[in-house]
Amino acid sequence: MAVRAQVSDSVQDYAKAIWSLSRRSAEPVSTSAIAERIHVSAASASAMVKRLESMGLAVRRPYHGVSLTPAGERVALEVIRHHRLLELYLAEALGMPWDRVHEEAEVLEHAISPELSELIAAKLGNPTHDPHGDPIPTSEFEINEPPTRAMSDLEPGTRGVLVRVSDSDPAMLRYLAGRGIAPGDGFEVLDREPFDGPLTVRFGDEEHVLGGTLTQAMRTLTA
Amino acid sequence: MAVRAQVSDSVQDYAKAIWSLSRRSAEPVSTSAIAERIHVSAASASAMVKRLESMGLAVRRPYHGVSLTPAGERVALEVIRHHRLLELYLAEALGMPWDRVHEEAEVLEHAISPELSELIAAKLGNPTHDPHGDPIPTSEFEINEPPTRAMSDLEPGTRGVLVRVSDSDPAMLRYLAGRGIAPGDGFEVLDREPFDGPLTVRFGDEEHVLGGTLTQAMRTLTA
DNA sequence: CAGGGGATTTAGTCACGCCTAAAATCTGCT
DNA sequence: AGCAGATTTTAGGCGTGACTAAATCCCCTG
Repeated sequence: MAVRAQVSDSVQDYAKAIWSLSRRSAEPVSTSAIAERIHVSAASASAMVKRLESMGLAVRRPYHGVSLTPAGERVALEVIRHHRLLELYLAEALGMPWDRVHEEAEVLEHAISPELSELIAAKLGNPTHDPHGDPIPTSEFEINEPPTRAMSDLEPGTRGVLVRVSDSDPAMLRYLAGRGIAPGDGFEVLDREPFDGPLTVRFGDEEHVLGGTLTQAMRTLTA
Repeated sequence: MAVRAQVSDSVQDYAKAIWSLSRRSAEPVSTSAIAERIHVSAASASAMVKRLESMGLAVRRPYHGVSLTPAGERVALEVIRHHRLLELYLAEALGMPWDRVHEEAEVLEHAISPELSELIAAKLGNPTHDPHGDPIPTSEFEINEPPTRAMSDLEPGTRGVLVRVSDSDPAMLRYLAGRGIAPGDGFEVLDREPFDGPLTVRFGDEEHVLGGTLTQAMRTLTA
């Protein structure tokens, strides 16, 4: 354990991916899920996960999945704190459009020092949540994040809040923005067609019909 | 030429180093000078310079030195623009201490997108010079930078302005700050001892005796 | 309970960017 | 001119993190 190789940007990305995917279900995370999220081949993901394990950041059950150790979770939460603080700062302090903020933060999260991260947090008034309702890990890397559900999984009649779009896909965010929908908005699912069919969802007074690919990416917080 | 392998962070660092070293004299830049500046072995610098040449960013005269092509200069000026804008922004907008700003910008300069860079420039009011008198390349990557001279090379009687400390060495910056000296301050050289000996320099009403290592790192703009 | 399909891991490569050691080249001095 | 010493380049390696192809494993179905 803890073979003291230092934590590279890539290792941080893997820790972050495993952490996020863990939120989705109680199961250990599969290699292919990680590969898809990082945009990497399954073979590469398998090799990197093995490396995380050798560093003491993850525990692997070969062929069955992986989960983070407390040390691994710490790494993930540090990156996620940086990421969410940066998103907030870029949008609020610099006026960067919301659909561009994620991509920029994805790179900067690895580049900012702990000192800069805390300066930014202080400038923002040490926020505990981003404007969409996502919590921001504390500077001690603790978080209490209620699990989110994909909108595509919700039954008609369910009410909730759209919290984020997976990977903050800029095209999806722009499409939604064009229809007057943004993270942070409340909604009610009115109808669901079978076979991954479109959902009819009410946001405010407007009804929208949203396709399966889109609603699978929309993470929601339900009552 | 221009094998359009993309310009990695390392390649950017080499371009920046060659550009800065070129300012010091008209000669092409030696491998060992680059190696020392990047903190890398001469063999590594030699190999990377060859790579820059294959990308069309530099021209090499083996065993005699290297200089940038217009394309290489463009790369260097883009990084330098990012660097100086970031230094300014970190200090002014976020209150980061001046002796920490350089190190942070050294990393971030490779991570920010052109869009973010321009947002930062706009927030700063599109500055053309940093507070020390160093010019900032324009967004079209043009610059008119008068060559600086090491303070150690100045004759007694010379007046000028301290513009920067090489590599913004934090220890040197802190030492100078402790004596009330900062980049941007005017001075007059009063006396110089031979054999790399200490200089006596007047800053404002105070006289200071400064050692050779320090004055070699202090870049100045003289009348 | 055997076979097959899908997921996972292993095996073998590659590019990048660094290293040390050794060979090649240049320069200055006699 | 020729040699010594310094600089530069070449040769050979290493770690990281990606890839494809091939082998292996898990589990579901017949």
